[in-house]
Amino acid sequence: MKKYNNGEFRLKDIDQTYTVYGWVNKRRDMGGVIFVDLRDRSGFLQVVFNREFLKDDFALAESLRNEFCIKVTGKLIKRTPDMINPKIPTGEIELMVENLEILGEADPVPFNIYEDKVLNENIALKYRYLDLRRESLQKNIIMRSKIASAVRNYLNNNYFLEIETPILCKSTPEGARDYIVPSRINPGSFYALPQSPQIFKQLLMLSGFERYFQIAKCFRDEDLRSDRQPEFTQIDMEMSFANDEDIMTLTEDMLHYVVKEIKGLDLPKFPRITWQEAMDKYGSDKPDTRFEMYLEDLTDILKDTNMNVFRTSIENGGIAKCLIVKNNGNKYSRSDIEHMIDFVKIYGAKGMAWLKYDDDKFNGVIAKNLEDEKLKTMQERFGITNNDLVLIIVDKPSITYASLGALRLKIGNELNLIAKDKLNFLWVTDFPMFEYSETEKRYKAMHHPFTMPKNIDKITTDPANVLSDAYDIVLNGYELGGGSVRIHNPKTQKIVFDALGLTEEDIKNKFGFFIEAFKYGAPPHAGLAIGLERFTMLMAGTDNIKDVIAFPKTQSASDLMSEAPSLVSEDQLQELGIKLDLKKDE
RNA sequence: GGUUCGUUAGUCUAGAGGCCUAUGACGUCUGCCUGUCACGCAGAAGACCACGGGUUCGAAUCCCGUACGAACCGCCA
Repeated sequence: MKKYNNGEFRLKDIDQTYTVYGWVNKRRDMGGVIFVDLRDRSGFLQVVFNREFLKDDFALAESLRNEFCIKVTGKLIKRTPDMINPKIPTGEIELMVENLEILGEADPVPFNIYEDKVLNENIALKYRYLDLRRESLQKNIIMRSKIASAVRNYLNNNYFLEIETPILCKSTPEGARDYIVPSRINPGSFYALPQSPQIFKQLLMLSGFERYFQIAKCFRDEDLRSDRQPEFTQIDMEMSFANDEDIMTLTEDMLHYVVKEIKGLDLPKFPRITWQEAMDKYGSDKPDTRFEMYLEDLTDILKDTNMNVFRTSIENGGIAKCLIVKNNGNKYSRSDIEHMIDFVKIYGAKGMAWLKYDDDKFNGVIAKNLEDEKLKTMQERFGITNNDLVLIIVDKPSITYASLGALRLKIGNELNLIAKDKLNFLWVTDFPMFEYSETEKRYKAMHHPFTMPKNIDKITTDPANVLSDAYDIVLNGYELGGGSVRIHNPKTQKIVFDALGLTEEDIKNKFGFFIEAFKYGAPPHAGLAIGLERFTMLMAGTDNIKDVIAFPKTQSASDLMSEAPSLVSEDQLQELGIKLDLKKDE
């Protein structure tokens, strides 16, 4: 068994004989002496093959190539001062090899392991097991393990129980698309993989476990993004006899603990803002607070302007918002602004107006058309000075927020305003209970249908303005996780189901067992789930979730290494009673 | 479902209609070298420029399509 970590040897360990294992990271053959950087996950140690000390045939050492897996025994010695390499932690010592054993020969590898070079994803993912040998991925995967370990440690010390919930579940109607698994024993019936252990963890509260957690695999059959994979892991928690404040306090304490353990940092208390404040100020429900640039409201100024585009849009329920680029306005040329306009169109904005302030006056097309008194109001209200740029969008609230929110991040990046070294946590509270789905023409639960409404009296009269007792934890502009106080009263639950347009039959079919359970002494409870990959990703300083998943999937949800998903045999399908009917395009 | 970008030796990369019989680096192979640490030196092999079609006297380069990858919109309770 391997006893030592190659990267951890130091001067204090010299003058002893060790047997070390690892991979040939780099070989330097000087003719009579060969140096090998012997790598394991801890780093590497230089081992030296010298004819005088090597008891084996020197040709064996000469046969070594990069990525051979070897075992060497020899004496650890201090390097003479002129041989010290200050660039590496083990640079003061080396192992003088007496015995060499080749454990695994290696064909030439498709790419250099020791180079920290960005590879074509096709190649990197096909040879993921080799890509994982590289230092940056090793570090990330190790950090992920440490984070999970710190989380377990914290929760175990706070009366939580780690309980596993099923992977083969019942399909749920709300929410994301389910991954479906056919049942051989019940032909024609299907399981769904869990989108989250939501129902089970609430039932565990009903069962009296009081505090539950699980580092839970979740599955959602939706399109991928750089921060989204179809299977991912949540730090899933639920607590009985607790309210929103309890969950937020505990979660915050846990995150403080984890960040301290992993990075040695003491974080300040997390600020809190409401969902509405977040949208108004940042145009996003997951604001990046690492730079100060805010959306400002112009609705009251533009609602009675002579400019028809603006006025009619506001009359039709639109809002007017602007983003003020302070002291950097002149960095943006007209064609840069044209590009910005194309950019906001991605988010559905029909256009974007702009004003430059320079030479103590407003410039730009709008400056001529907009009333002087309105320009003056804007200038005074927002303290606009020379070299400022004002970017204005008047549109439906959702479009105005989305486009300016995205533009804010783009400009923040372009002007290097974002303090990349910061970990800015933030609570966002008071989410709307429902959001209107344009595609389905009905209200859907914004969080999930078991979330406690805050003002339930409005639920039938004014569903758009019902708030929920839900809270998201945001880190550096990413939704790290979210949770809510759950409904534990069957009557309240019924009201919410009704508001979502679920029929009696839907409810019975989909959640009958769940509703039934609340009849038998349900404790009040609340919980939260944190995306482990997103957290790890931000802690590791990467912006791609694949960098913290050992075996991730491509944007088309396939695994380039194993080539999953794949066809299955006719026999397998027959056994399941499944006939394929694939429509191929002409 | 949509928009945009990409695909050149094993890998990364140069390339902007004729200078391409395609550049460089790492890796590979041969030889030399007993103190290198991204070792060095001398030499060699290795690419039908993703695939299919088109434009052109002429295409790695321009156009269309396909495959694969990526970013984003929709979607993600």
